[in-house]
Amino acid sequence: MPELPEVETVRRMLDPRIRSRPLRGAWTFGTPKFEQALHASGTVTQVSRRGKYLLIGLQADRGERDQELVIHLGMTGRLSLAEDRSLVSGPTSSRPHLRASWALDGGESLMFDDARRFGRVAVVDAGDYSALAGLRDLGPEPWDPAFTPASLRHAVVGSRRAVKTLLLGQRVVAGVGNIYADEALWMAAISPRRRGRLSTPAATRLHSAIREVLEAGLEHGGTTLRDYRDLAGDSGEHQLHLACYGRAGLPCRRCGVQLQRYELDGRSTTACPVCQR
DNA sequence: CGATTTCCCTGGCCGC
DNA sequence: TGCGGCCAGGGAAATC
Repeated sequence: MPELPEVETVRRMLDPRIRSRPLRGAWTFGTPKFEQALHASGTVTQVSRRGKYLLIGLQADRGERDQELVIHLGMTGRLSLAEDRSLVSGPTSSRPHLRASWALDGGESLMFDDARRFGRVAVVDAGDYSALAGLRDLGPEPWDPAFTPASLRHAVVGSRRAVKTLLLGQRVVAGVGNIYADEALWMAAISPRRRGRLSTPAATRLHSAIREVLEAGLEHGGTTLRDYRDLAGDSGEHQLHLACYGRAGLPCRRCGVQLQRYELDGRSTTACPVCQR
């Protein structure tokens, strides 16, 4: 489940590989989530990221407006580069879940495989995210000065929703998903179910914890539980460093009590019943 | 309008 | 071995 560290890992690998290369063609699976892949044209300027969205800048061939190819990997989306001499290519027996592909100048294609089709592709005028609600309404990056202990605290105080649900909503801070939310709340010793109030010290702990767990995830090339792979097809390593997520029934590394698993607003949640009050 | 619920998808795993 | 049932879950649409 690609979250910020996984998407950023892919971005860092993809940018030098496709920067300055013209697109020569595209193929799409054809359902609404992927069909806009066909609209992409021009030359790649750079690959950037906002939250869990990859943004591939495209300089127009001539006269037309510059575009951005927006890719969200969803749950099982994978990007890879493959040798492919044909200008457009669809699924094969060895890649049954191809959803979109873009031929690059020089005989290589950028392939987007996504078994469960939770991912999506959009092409917009550069910088215009008005048609993409999720991206348009995205909160600050975790390292943006606009994301502060106070902004985090105000979000919790000003809402009736649980703190974990707010983190997953992408509007308080961008890029945190289920794994890193559980990790950050554990590190900060705050209950995922906390709602309506958050002390300033607790907000400060959580703010730091969010940055720390995302940095650690990035350092380890992301978390691979089952599906995530980087651009080269390799797994991440951060699953070896998780303190909370996936450890239900195992002892809390702080207090030794068994971590509990429960559902919170439809999301599987793991937390320590003692030190995350 | 904000909050909550439902739906989208399929591979992998479990139990019989 | 085969198979039905269930779970994973980000985001957007639908509904409350």
